[in-house]
Amino acid sequence: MLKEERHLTILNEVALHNRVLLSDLADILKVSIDTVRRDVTALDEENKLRKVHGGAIALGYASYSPRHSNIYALDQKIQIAKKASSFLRDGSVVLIDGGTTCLELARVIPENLKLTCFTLSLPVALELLKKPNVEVIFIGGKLSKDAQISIGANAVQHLSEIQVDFGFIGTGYVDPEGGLTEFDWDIVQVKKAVIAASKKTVLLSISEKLNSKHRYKTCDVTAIDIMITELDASDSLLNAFKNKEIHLL
Amino acid sequence: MLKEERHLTILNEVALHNRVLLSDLADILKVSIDTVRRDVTALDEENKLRKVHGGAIALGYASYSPRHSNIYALDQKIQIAKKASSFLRDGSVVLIDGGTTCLELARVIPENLKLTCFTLSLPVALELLKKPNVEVIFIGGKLSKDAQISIGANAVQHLSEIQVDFGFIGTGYVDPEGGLTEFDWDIVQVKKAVIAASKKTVLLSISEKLNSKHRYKTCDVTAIDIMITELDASDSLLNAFKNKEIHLL
DNA sequence: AATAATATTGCAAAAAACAGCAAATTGTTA
DNA sequence: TAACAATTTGCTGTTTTTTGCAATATTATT
Repeated sequence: MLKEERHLTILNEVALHNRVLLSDLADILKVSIDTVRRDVTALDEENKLRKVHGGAIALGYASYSPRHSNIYALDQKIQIAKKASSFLRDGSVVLIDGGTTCLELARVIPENLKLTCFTLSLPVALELLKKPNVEVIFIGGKLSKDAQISIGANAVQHLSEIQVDFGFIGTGYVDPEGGLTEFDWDIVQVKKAVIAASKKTVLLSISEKLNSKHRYKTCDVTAIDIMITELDASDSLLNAFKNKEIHLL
Repeated sequence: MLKEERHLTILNEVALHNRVLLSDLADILKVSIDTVRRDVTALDEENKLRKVHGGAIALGYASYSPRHSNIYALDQKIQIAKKASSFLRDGSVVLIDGGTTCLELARVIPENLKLTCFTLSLPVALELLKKPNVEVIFIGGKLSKDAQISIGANAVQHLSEIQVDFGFIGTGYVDPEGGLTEFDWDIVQVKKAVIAASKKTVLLSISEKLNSKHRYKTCDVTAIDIMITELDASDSLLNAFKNKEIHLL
């Protein structure tokens, strides 16, 4: 395999899951961890991702730059965001999670829609502030450097005090059997709290993430009320989710 | 086989598979690897593909756009920020307000400095997240659309629960007699809370704002412990502040 | 503080690139 | 056709790049 190919694959993985472990990459690419490390170092120097201890994260992972240019699978995410926005009504009180797909949802909110939006994502908050008729409430707390969202006991505590009509969440990985999983334990805690704070939980995920798992579990797929991908609800890729009492869209 | 034929075959392979190994090409074309190398070099120079170590890849294949950073440098504010940063020590717990000057302060924090930073400004928080040794805690609440900071009872309440070594604040207007004033009432409430939460309050203000007032009052200038402008402390423009028990810098 | 995980560094083997050269091919001209 | 130059091609030895390994340092985690 060519080095360039590996670089592409790495960027792909990073763009898809926002963060990856060097060990996972070595596994995927079937090369030594040293090689992956060197690749990631090179990509870091090219400013195409950020190398962190043990792995790499996407730069501008939901960065506040107004340009969409470096968001992975943007078209699909916009498609998902548009589907998700169909749930919004004047006066709705919603909670929007972090991640690039949720960021797109924030972007596509119509200018004239009157909403109350809670969020714990800095980029999402900034995006929501551009909407004149959206009241934005930020759930404070310790901030995660990677995900740029509030994490920790404080955020969880605050979330426990609210109840919203819809909670729009993303996930690192989703699998019909393994449920929603994440790379990061702190993120899982917050996502659990988000789900608990939502009357209806809406999962936004591009189809590429289907059937992938990771270390920490947020919840079973049955905890999700509505699942939105860029695919048609009848798509066979979604078959495994069809008998789970989830509304597919 | 003619050179042109080989070139076409190579381009075809690249177009088809996005990548090609020189060894494979040599095999397919039944020529030495050197010849293939020369062919690929030529095609690279013609910009019909990209030659990489061990093979070639299609042009559009690796097209991840690098990031763009829009750094707008206001000299005076950076100057102020640098002066302000001299107060920071390893282990300091500080609170950084919103506004462009405070944002510059967040920017100039040294990479190796270990800090705990509270803030209620979205842009400041994002900037602080870039510092590896800074723990960032965001004071949540309703967000102000123009100031991009937390305002309202929630934010004030949270501020009342903390105590920091230094509170770095900006202000809309400052006057030796009229004190610190603002255009917006909500902002004033938050700034009052910030001052109350700070053992020492540091005002960052460019000299242009000196001797200006507005409608709502945050505090008297005597409530400020340290005042930093881009001017030298002995500058005559600061005369009016010199008998106010303020440390000028 | 102890332990595990990850980084760093230096090194050696393998692969690839490079430079020079000679044989083979092609095109031109006498 | 023969001679010749120009180009192409394959080969050789050398240099550079890549990759994996191991020893050591650094960083997280408990």
